[in-house]
Amino acid sequence: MTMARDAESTRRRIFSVALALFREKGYAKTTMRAVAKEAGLSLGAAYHHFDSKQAIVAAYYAQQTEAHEAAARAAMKEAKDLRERLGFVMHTALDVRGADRELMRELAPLVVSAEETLSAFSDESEGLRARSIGVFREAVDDPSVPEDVREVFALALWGLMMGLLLYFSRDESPRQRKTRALVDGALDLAVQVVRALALPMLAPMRAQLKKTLADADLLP
Amino acid sequence: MTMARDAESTRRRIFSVALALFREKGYAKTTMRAVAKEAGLSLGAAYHHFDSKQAIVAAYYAQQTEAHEAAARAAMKEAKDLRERLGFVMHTALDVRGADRELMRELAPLVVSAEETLSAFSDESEGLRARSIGVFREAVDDPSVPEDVREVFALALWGLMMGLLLYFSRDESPRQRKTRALVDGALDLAVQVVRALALPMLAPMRAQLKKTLADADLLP
DNA sequence: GTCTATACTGAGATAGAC
DNA sequence: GTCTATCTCAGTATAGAC
Repeated sequence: MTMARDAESTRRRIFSVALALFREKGYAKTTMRAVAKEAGLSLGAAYHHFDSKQAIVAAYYAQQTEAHEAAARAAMKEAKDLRERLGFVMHTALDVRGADRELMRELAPLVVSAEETLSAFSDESEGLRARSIGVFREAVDDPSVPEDVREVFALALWGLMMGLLLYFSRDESPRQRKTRALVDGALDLAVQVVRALALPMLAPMRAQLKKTLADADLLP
Repeated sequence: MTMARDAESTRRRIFSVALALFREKGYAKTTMRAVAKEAGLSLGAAYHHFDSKQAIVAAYYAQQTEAHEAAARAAMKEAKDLRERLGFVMHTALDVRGADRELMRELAPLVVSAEETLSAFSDESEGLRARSIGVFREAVDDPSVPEDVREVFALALWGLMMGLLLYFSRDESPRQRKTRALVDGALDLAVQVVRALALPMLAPMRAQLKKTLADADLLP
């Protein structure tokens, strides 16, 4: 078995070897030396392809985000209403990460890290974040959701997903039943709230909500 | 100038020296050797008082939580209603950390870390978290808040505070005006929502909310 | 129990040669 | 792109002083 020598496949090899080691031994206990060795490279060569250990994690986040996007879109096609679409988007977010709960727990800090490449809230990760929010935007494109709160709703759901993923990473109940129930309960409530928000009486509240978030640069 | 030799004051000296260095150079760039040297101690002695660099951060979190608790309680005495009390609690949370925004940004990851001593969500930090939530519990102890949602409301406000602190740590607007405005806007809405929740018509929704959170072990 | 001094290990990251 | 050698620094001894 010969190994491909082009940069792209070397990078992929490092990535998959690293991920396997992360899953097996954990992130902290996986050394870049072990990754390099397992990938059949020197340490320096591994660093040529990934600037840091965290850069591998950034690639992992990107991969997961894309996997979720695909899974959510596919599932949504089967959905018959808003509530079902939201359920599919949230549950596929867990499905995609189901095998990596332990790892996620260890990697959670990087999501709020100051490193621009990793932080979910940085400018650099805007692309990935926007794609995630975009999936929710599609999900809330529904007659029952007032048009002027769709963007807010999509953003709130993205935030909810982030929180639920944190909860999920620490959920030791069998088959993470608690997280699944929490997803369903939270979405039931969210749908009720957003329907209530549609009442003409609540127009001022909608306006205030939007203004508050826009002033904080949380809305485009 | 002689240095006190008892353990307690040595520990305090290490802590304050470390904090000064963290503020000056940042957390990552401050070495335990530098801390020890600046405190007039050997490396071994420093490690005798703090098991790790992160342990110093844990002490810092504890100190901040206590400072906020005191500041919020003092400010709340001047408040005339629910909305004002909530404003004081949130704004003092920022005041207490005002000088340390850059540092907070660097330390944010530790809040969601897997390390039990540091994570805001771990069993070990339950004490501190409970005290923080307790401050909100006092703030929502108001006739306008239905009794059966006070605990939920307090928890939600604590979660909101955590999110706002994250926003604050990244807010580069002059004097963090954006965060201040976001606090006020979010609280205005929160108060409206909780008053709406008091409607008898919404009793089922209140019940569902409580059940969802209780099933997820998020309520005591 | 508090502290010094020194040496060592492990691991992330880098420099410079090929 | 890849290698080897090296650097830095957190953290861990170890051996002893008071």
